[in-house]
Amino acid sequence: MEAENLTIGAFARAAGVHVETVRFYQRKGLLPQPDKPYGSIRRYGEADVARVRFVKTAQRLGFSLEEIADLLRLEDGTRCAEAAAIAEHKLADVRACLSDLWRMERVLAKLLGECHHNGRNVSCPLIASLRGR
Amino acid sequence: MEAENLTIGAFARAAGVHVETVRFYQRKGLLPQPDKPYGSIRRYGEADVARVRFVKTAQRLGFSLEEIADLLRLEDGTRCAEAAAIAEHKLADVRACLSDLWRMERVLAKLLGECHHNGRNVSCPLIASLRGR
DNA sequence: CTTACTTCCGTAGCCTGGTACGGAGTCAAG
DNA sequence: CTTGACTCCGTACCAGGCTACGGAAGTAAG
Ligand SMILES: [Zn+2]
Ligand SMILES: [Zn+2]
Ligand SMILES: [Zn+2]
Ligand SMILES: [Zn+2]
Repeated sequence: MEAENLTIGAFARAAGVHVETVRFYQRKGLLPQPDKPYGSIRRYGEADVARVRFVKTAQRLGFSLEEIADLLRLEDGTRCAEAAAIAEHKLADVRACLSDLWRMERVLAKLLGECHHNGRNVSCPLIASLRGR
Repeated sequence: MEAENLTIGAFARAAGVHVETVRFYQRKGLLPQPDKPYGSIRRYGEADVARVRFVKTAQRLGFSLEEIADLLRLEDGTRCAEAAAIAEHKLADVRACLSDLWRMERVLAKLLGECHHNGRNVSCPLIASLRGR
């Protein structure tokens, strides 16, 4: 609520990103190009900081920048259904990825178990089983 | 066991990859550059097909091409400990990724649950909670 | 021998989410 | 008025795992 006239550097610090990242987000349409009130240096405000935080939070949840741009277009928060559709799709993606990874975990753990069991074996079961059935 | 004289095209088809991928793997050291027995066209054999299958299997388990190159250098299968170290590191990576994804899944599912609960609400709790605390 | 398909080889591009760099302009302090 | 920090803007680059393109040369069928 205090500073509505941050320079890009101060803004980036406040939002916890690099200056280049701010510009990158602007190019990608995730942040608006603010106007230049005094002279020719742009100023940023609290709303911009909040927007970057939104991006970073969504990113931690696995949304791509493109998906986040979609979410940002629903910013007013009244189009629940559209936002929910994006999130639902993401949830399905996350679950698919989760089950893939879980299978990998099982296989790797099993391979490692077999490998450790016969320490003096000539041929490594881990390599052998990657080599194919 | 039949064809030890596949051309690159036939080899790629047999291994289920594209010709360019074969060449790419050669450049990356995942496949040897075979010699050119007749004239100036290279020939490939079953061992090469098996090698590509090894790569693809390991890739499905989440190994990067670089890690797979490491595994391939242990191909004789007698250096269990080194192979196990690579696989163990990968298992740790997979587990870390798994727990990240699991957290995401929880949060997304919760957000979606909240979003669906109040269908007639003015402000979407999903957007709101991405917007910050 | 011609035609058509491969193969060979190098180079360049794609995608994502930024990072790095460099020259020029702007601003505030001393 | 100069110095130094900061901003503006464009461009190029990073990783990974391929994919695409283009010209030359080999090869198989008719
Ligand atoms: Zn909602
Ligand atoms: Zn998807
Ligand atoms: Zn082993
Ligand atoms: Zn690791």
